[in-house]
Amino acid sequence: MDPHLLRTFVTVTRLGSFSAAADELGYTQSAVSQQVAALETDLGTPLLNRRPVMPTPAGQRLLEHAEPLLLRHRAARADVLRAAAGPPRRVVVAASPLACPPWLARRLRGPRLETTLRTVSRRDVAEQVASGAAEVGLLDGIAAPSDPLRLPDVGPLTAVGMAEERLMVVLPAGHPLARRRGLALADLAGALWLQAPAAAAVERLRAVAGLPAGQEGFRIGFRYEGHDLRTVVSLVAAGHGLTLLPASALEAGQTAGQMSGQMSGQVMGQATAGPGAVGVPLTEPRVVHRVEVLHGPLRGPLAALVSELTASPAAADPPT
Amino acid sequence: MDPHLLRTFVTVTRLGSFSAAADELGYTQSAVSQQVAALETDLGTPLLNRRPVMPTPAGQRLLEHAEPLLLRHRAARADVLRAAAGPPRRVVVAASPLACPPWLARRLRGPRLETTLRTVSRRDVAEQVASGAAEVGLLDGIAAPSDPLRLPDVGPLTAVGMAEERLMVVLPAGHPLARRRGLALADLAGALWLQAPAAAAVERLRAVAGLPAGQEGFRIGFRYEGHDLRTVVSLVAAGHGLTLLPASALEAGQTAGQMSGQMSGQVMGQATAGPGAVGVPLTEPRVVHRVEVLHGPLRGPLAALVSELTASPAAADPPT
DNA sequence: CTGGTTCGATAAGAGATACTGATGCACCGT
DNA sequence: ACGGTGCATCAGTATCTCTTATCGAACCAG
Repeated sequence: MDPHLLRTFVTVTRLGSFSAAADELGYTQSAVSQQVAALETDLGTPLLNRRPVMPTPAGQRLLEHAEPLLLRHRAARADVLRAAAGPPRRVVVAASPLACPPWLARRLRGPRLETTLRTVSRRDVAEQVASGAAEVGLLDGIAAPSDPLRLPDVGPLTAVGMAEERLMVVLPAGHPLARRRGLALADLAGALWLQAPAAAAVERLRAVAGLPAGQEGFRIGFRYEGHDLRTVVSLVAAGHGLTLLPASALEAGQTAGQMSGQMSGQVMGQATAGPGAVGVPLTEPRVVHRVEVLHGPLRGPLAALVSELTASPAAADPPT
Repeated sequence: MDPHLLRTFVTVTRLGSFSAAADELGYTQSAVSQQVAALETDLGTPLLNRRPVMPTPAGQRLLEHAEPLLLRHRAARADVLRAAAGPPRRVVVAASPLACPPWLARRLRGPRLETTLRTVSRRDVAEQVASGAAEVGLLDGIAAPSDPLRLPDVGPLTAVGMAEERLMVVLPAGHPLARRRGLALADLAGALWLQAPAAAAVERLRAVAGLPAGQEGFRIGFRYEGHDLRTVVSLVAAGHGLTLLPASALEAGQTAGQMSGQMSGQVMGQATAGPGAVGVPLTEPRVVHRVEVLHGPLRGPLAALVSELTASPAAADPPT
């Protein structure tokens, strides 16, 4: 159960070949064969069927454990190294696509540090922070008001609420529901949804709202794999499906910079979301779009940055 | 970063002595010294101050990572071994103190298996299941209705809701609020609370209710470190403080076995909780006492047991 | 200050481990 | 049947990881 052996095991299963894994890891094929054999002896059970190379049931179980295990290993190492090094000279902020409200830019000015803002997928934010690829993470998601986000447990990270705002249902301007002042999820039963990494996941609604899972009614009509908000909105306008966006994402286009910080989502009523699309607040279930700041131990100038980010609003801040 | 080295490092810091750790681990003092040195060379930074033996800041960071890392290692090994072994002959059910509603006993009759029901602390339930010490876990906690419990991420476990019932505030019979039909948390501002592992943690209420943390108002007047419900109730009766219990825990004493399964907590109004104490439903915030079933992959007779446990009630069941 | 005691570091050597390179063997396509 | 591919196995060596033995610093009693 060496991390070393685990890594070769994972590589072998991923590539489906001992020789290829040996090549990738810089070993000889013989070494890889012996390492897998050692793992199997250690656990007392075969992990791989050879020819074709396929994990046995036991191997599949191990695979499920191996990835998070190796991730935590990397996180631990990075954390220790950061503690040993001096205070950071440069800061990398890893943010999921919708975790950057318009007022974020102002708040990042504070520290006299070389700062990088990097957009990564929602899944990778916590990993980047834990493994030291980033110092600070910004993660967005859907949650009940004041509820913390459910984040993957990759190590001793602290999560602090940064912002909460209303969720808007984005519909084509001509849509029958587009004139409503508010929409319940029930109103949208059977609607066609647009799925995009930049948009909030409709499936999450089900879980947060406490609805029985697996039920029909969230049809995905179109998938957009880019990150551009304008494209998302124009896809909605063109009738490819509805989507969910935080209120500030809709306003950013037109009233950019004029909004009053965190409160930008709190104006009741609909918002025009660009040519041909409008946003209508989602009133039921009562969920919000929430952004949290993720960080490890705060050292030196980082503490100032994080407290700047999480300053004024009274967002709930449960530690992890 | 061998788990081996990590383990000796943790042991050394725990015991504060190289020799003692060597003794406990069955090594010579020399070996332990070399292992710690190897870890320090690997990470490129000192981890321990010698004489007295104290972790450096970097060492403290590593310590925080080491425990969950080793736990996951054990969990992975146990999981693989279970997958490799045949279907289990015996079942250990690890339950937190309040996770055993009165109707649980009936449900455990089903499988023709040697069954052990073991009460462990709330913190250890997930660990026991993950590490293979138990096949099934029953974990209770406070949550918003239909919300899953927040459980420590020790591996790929599945959590399924088993029961939800109302929370009762237990007060002395003569208490001014004891005649009410329902109580809000606001009614109890400044009250004195009894803390016990068998009782629901008052602090959790704050988090679940979304109240700002750290605020005053939950004074602990008495701590009981035992697990006996009758003692808890009699402590309340004697005026040592209020406490929270799931409805069925109060009814168990007198109407045992007569209640109708999951619905046992749903009768509106108060319940007498034993000599000198009464329970009054907590109406605000709207939280429930929830019990979840934790399990790994379901093999053979275990599947029957778990589906028996989670059968009839329409409790929400979000996977983890 | 001195001599004894404790505890961790270090040196040297035996045994286990973990590689490489060579070879063996099963399977597969032609 | 035959060469090719791909994993297992073997032998040899380099490295690692223990043990035993010894050293040296800190502490303590006198």
